[in-house]
Amino acid sequence: MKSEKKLPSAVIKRMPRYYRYLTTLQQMGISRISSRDLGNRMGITASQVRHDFFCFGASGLQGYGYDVALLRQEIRDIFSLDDMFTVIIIGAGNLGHALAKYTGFEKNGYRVIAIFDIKPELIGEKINDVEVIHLDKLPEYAKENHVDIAALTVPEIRVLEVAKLVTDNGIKALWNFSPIEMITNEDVVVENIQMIDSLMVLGYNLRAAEADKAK
Amino acid sequence: MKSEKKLPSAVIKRMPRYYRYLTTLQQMGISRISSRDLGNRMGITASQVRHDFFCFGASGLQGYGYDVALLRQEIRDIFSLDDMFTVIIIGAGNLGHALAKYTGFEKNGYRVIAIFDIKPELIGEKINDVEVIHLDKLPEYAKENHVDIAALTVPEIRVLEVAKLVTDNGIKALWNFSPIEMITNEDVVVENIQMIDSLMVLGYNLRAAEADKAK
DNA sequence: TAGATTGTTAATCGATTAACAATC
DNA sequence: TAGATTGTTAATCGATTAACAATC
Repeated sequence: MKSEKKLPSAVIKRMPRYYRYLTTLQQMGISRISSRDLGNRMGITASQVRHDFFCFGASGLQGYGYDVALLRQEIRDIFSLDDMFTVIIIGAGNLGHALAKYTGFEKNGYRVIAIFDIKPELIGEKINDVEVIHLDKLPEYAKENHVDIAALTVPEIRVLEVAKLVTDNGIKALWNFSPIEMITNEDVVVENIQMIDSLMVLGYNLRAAEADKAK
Repeated sequence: MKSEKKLPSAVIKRMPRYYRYLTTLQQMGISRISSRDLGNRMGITASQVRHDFFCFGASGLQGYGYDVALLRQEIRDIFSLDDMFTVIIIGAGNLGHALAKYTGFEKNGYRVIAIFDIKPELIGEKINDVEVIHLDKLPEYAKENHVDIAALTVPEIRVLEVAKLVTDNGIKALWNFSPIEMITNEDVVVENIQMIDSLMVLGYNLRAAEADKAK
């Protein structure tokens, strides 16, 4: 295995945004771009763009810029997007439905392969060709299918028990949509979509902007 | 107006998490806590806890710790949570439904007052006592009601036009759920829930953890 | 009082930006 | 060649952690 120097987390967090911009540029038929131009579009400095790309061994050409398709593919490689991650959704409520129906995941390298719930009336339903399965069958399902990621869209009070069930069955990545703190063992990776946190920051910035204007 | 020194954005982003912990502690009947204890629970240093609280003029007591209820209220004040922000949701699809049904917003100071869509069959429907209104009526609605925040849960291709409509009608805060880049004028504040970005970071961390383990 | 813990400054660490030589 | 732009290091900036005097 090739030894890769670990990328700083600040850089990792910016990469999906670079990836989105590069995808859009490619769709627009733009095949090369300079750090200056890309930085201008994204509202960051050219220096940061170059520094970030330098971190992962960029493919730029002096006097020319970066090849959009090549750079985009390099980011795909870093994020293993051509592997196709498998995702199960736990909780077939509105949020689970929304995730299951969203076609953007598949396009980006994440395939929803099953949805789990406990409500009898939902079992067997198909959402975007993906079946709703009873949560009791999760252990069996996890044995027979390789599952990379579990998206947790169950009610708040059930999240911790569901997280335990999921990780006990060998799933190592949790995508948590509930406003609670995940507690798991060390070898499980977690990403939280904390909607309320985001809403609070938005509200704060709104009031701050209003106060600025009043002056 | 009292002059308030601006809080560093790193601190602001951590505050909702403090707030969640303090709420939980209060529910558990714990009325005071030290920076050490809180830091341990949250997985951050006691030093950072004190430093953060110091930034906004904390209410701690030497030799004692912080009063949970008081500290929680101070955070509520900073985020104007007792004001009750008004929120409209644009897009009554699954995600819009999920947001409208979620009771946690109201509890935290954000009231959903209307949902807009363009599909005739949805108009008039009530979700959690909140009516679905035709998007054409938004200008009229925005004149008659004070709207703080618009949550955008419309399909990707419609987001920019909807953002324009909303901001043209005086709404100054956008909560964007689509994977596109918001383009607005300067006096509009935006928060993005970039689900794919979060998923990509999760996938990256998963593969990194797997690679670590293989060694 | 003695022990605990904050308030606050200083030191360290990491992330961003600037600068410019290398080179296409 | 001249112009453009990267690759890369150094300088700056901001965020985190350490330290300890103040004080409950």
